[in-house]
Amino acid sequence: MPSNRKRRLRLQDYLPYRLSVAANAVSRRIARAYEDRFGLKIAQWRLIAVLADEGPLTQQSLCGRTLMDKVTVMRAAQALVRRGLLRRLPNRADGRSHRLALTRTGGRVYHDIVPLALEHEARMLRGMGAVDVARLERWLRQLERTAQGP
Amino acid sequence: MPSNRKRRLRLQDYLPYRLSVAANAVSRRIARAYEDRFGLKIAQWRLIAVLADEGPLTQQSLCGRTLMDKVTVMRAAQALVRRGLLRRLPNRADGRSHRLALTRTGGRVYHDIVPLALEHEARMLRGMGAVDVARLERWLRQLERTAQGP
DNA sequence: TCGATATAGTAACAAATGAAACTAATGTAC
DNA sequence: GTACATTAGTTTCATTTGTTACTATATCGA
Repeated sequence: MPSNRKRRLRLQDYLPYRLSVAANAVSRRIARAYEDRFGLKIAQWRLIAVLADEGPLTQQSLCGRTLMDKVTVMRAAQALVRRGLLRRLPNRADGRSHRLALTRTGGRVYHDIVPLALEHEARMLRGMGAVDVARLERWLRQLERTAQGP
Repeated sequence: MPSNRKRRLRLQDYLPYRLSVAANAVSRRIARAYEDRFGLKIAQWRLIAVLADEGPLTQQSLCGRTLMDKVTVMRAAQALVRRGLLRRLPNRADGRSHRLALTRTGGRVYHDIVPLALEHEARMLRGMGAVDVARLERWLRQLERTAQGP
């Protein structure tokens, strides 16, 4: 384990910095690709991905699934509804909310974007074996947990 | 290597998503810590770290070292100068720029913040061996490169 | 040496983000 | 059942962030 008795620190080798820079580079790249080809923001793509995978959900549930806050989800949903990729179904169980569902057009967009998304993932993992990938995923999840922790 | 012939994709297991979420969680956590204890933003901390490590530099050089754009660097520098943690030295070689240097107070802040920074790093790496850490660093740098690439 | 072009730093503006207030519906305690 | 508190969704507003335009200096090429 790294000692914290050092007096100096090289930003270039400092892990939180490297993580932030790498993650931002990846996000930017993907955001640009989605924007260019589909006119979608990352938040919008996330809603589509979750709804395609799980079926209709309330905005509240989407917050939980995507870890985005409710305002972000709301704005993304609004834009998608306007574009006709999502529609709002009434929610019998709770009059305050509605369930968001992909339209047929939304489903097509999903179908078109998946290969691109997977390509980006593959590119990120180029040259890594399955063991490394698993290690990596574990690390990212652990990171998230400890960052949230006390 | 992951096939890109799949039709579906689970956001929870999608690497760019996991990376983004993890990196944001870490950034937020660290940002809060620096803000609370030192009143510093991440950008400001980065300038301090680089200047402590390398000595006086122009804003332009700081852009290269921190991978932040010139406006971000400018604003961070301005705030630090106002607070008396940095000062501007004239630049003989080029009248358009000045060299930014830590003041004595700035140096003290750096000295105080380093243990906290290293603690955060150690926490991120808890339970990982040196080999894993090296693997990780390599991956992050590779990621950055390929995200920039064509 | 002079005119054109490029660069460092700054300023001004526009878009994205996040926190808090607000509204309508629901749930709870008595 | 009625008051009180809570929750889902939306709106509003302040802050942050990024893009573009501007100014002063420097560099390049006749």
